[in-house]
Amino acid sequence: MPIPNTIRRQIPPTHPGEMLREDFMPDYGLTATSLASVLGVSRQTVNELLRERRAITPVMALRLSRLFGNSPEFWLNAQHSRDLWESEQRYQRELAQIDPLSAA
Amino acid sequence: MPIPNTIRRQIPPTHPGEMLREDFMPDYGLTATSLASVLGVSRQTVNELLRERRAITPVMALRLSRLFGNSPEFWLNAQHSRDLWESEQRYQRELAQIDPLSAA
DNA sequence: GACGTCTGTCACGTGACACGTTACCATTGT
DNA sequence: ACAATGGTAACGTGTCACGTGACAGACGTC
Repeated sequence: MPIPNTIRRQIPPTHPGEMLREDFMPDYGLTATSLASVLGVSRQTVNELLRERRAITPVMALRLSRLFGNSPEFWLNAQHSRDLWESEQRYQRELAQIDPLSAA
Repeated sequence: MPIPNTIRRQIPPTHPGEMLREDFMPDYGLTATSLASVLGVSRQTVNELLRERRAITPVMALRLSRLFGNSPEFWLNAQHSRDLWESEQRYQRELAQIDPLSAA
């Protein structure tokens, strides 16, 4: 059984778009259009976030945290967990070829 | 005295390139070229990281964590603190125009 | 002193991607 | 029926990580 160097999840960490779509927007009664409006971005931007086709940028994390009153790290960490998971999957081969340095 | 909504640092969080340049590379006796070699990337990539002209990508965080035996979050969090700080500075005006939602 | 080697840096091209604008289509309400 | 609203597709733009190739300087060996 080939176990990689870290314990891998079978299921990817939840995308920030899912949080928005399933938790925040229903709670506040927001549509994609209205959310775009209050955030000061285009409808496309919100739409693609909700469909998980786009990532949370630092500025977007700041916008969301300002709007909802939580920390920007909340949004950014969710995005990064997702990014790390995807990169682990995609670059598994290349990463395995790096020899860990023994402590000098 | 116009105090923003969060306490802001006057000094930006340390760039991951600085950590590499001042801590990790000296400790392990690495040059930019040798680091590039063991990471499996070009010399340019390492060079621009060290000069803080490029950001740590998720894959790069995985590469570094694999090489040095620490977590990818270590590198990624450092990068994101930096990103957030820069975005706070740059988009201060736009962000101030977002009205926080009162809890429904 | 000439020569090859190693290192840092610059210039260029490429691909990925976040974002805005515009347009199209379906749903809903009057 | 028609206008308004909401989701989505298509297109163009700017930014940026990355690789390749080339250059200049430092260091050594002969």
